[in-house]
Amino acid sequence: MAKVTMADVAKEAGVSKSTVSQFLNKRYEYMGEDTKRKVDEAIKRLGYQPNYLARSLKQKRTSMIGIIVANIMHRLSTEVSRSIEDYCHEHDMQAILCNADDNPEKERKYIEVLRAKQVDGLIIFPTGQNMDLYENMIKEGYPVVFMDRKVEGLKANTVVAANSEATVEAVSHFISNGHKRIAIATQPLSISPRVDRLHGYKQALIEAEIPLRQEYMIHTEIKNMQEELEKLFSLKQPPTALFAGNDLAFLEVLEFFNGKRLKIGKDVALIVFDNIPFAHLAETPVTTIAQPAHEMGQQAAELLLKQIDDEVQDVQEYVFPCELLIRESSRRKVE
Amino acid sequence: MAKVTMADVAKEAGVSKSTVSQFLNKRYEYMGEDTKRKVDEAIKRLGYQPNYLARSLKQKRTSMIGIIVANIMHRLSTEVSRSIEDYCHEHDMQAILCNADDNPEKERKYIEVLRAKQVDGLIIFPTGQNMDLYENMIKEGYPVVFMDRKVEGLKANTVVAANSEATVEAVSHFISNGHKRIAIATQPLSISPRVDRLHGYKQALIEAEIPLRQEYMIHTEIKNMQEELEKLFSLKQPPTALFAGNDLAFLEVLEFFNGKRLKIGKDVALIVFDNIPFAHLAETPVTTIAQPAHEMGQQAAELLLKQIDDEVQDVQEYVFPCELLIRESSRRKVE
DNA sequence: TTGTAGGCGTTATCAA
DNA sequence: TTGATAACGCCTACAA
Repeated sequence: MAKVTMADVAKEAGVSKSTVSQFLNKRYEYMGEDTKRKVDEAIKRLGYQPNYLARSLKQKRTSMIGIIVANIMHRLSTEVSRSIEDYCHEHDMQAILCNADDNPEKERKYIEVLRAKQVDGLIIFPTGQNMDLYENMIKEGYPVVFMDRKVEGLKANTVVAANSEATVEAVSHFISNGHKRIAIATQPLSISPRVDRLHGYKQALIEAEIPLRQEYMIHTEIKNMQEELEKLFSLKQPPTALFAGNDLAFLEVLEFFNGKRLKIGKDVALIVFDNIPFAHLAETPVTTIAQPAHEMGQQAAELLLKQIDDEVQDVQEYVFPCELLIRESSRRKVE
Repeated sequence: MAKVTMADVAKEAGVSKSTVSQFLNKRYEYMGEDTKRKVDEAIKRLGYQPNYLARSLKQKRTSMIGIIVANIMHRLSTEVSRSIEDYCHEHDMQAILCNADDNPEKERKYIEVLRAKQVDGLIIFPTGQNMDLYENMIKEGYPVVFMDRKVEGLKANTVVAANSEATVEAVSHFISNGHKRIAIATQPLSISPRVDRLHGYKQALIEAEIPLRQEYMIHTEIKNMQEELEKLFSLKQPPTALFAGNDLAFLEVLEFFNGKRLKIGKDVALIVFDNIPFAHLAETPVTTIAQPAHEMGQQAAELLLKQIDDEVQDVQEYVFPCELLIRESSRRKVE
């Protein structure tokens, strides 16, 4: 049983608890050589393991942070989380990863539980539906960073991608290849990245003086995506180019194309927002917009740890540029 | 500041700490209605948030478990972790995910830190190099489950896939399609799944009375994989079928084939151990061996929580059958 | 250089 | 039905 406590060590070594504590915290300054040795031996003999829980209670610091992702099925979530964990590891912190599953109730519960567990800070991919909690944390000065999504009307530390700009670039690329019938497929416009991407799409078309057509803009739940794509490609003038708003939308598009025997890049030009594993190695490599997930994660973690270490700072909003990786799927020109 | 404590609530409500504690733990049995109300109001008024840390110290239970994966780059790790997290969430537990990065030192550190943080149990994808720690945990009766990899000579709760059997099936499938020159590419044989897969490969060939050829068996670090593949396909008799030992090996194979303009399924038949995202949607869908990651995660989590809840049990070893998903990449027959 | 005592925020035991 | 009081295991003045 790991019930060896500091008191046991102290007794075994014939010193007091404080001395053992000193030793553990490497405050050797005024410690006699043989005291040190005695304590060290006692620890080894008893197989003592310190209890960080008790220490945290006293020090009011757990060296843990929480990550609450909106939906772990998005590749960005996992990439960013991994990056945050790496950063944490380098700084002797631990990350607890929670998946809110796009459910504001779950998000609420996680925020509450993690805070009750005294994690030192939180990185949240917000559902956007728990304003009271978000505001409360900020008001209290509790360390928190919002990731991937801006929350309307909230002044907070935020790390997001340049969604609108990147989409403008992608759609402009379509246009410069001669496409005029360009469609976009995203999930519902309930969060900022989707809104921003649609905005970028529209802007690019407007700049090129191509009329917007509602029927080219899908924004629906994943489960209805097939149906909407069916409608889209049954139009008298189906699109010649398609912009998939994220990785999950891309999966749907792929499935739909497979069923229809439509060839990516040949029958329909395609660009996907989000980096897709194997995109570069597919038989028809897929043009993607890569978000700098690693950098975004590092930045968020750095921002959070700074707050935790009380290196106070003003509220910051980092916007990371994305990279359009042009591959076969969007390279064909149309007349 | 969230420094409102139970004592503050007690004072505010004009009752004692114990009463507040009772209230929080819903032990209403002997509590007067108006006491309840007073406490409830005081909590609301002060915005009191309980401190689970202190509670855990007393109760010797943190409701947290640790997951230590050997290498988070493997898809299986993330799928299993996700499944474990789901199970935990249903049981009001939290999971801390750590990545040992195939580094035994990191693994050691994580085991020590997580235990020091008093997590209630550990699920480990072991590097296999920290026998003393593994044995120690088991000897102490500390709840632990090993995942994906068996540790030689360790009697412990384990959840693994039926690696050998699944590989026999895959290689036999090659053979029944007329292949005789079948190669295998895995990472170094330092852990049990790789050994078992190679074993299955050999067994299938032996059963079919096809001579084993050392030059058809690659087991090398990822970083040397290109070079070894180069050698393999430069043989006078290059293989007509290739078994990729996991997802990372597959990536290398794909990259190599791309460079050589070899077509999967056409020039070389291919089967991959591990489910690959998009495998079914690729232009040449890839035959894979799917490990039941979800079920494995659930089983491991269940096993762990049972140990934590002291529903003692004998040491168990679960071996999960895998599924061979035959697709285009391995369907061609050779004469 | 080391020891004593009190406290971190909760829960558990037992009286009242 | 509620309240003192002593833990839980560690840290930190301050005292010796």
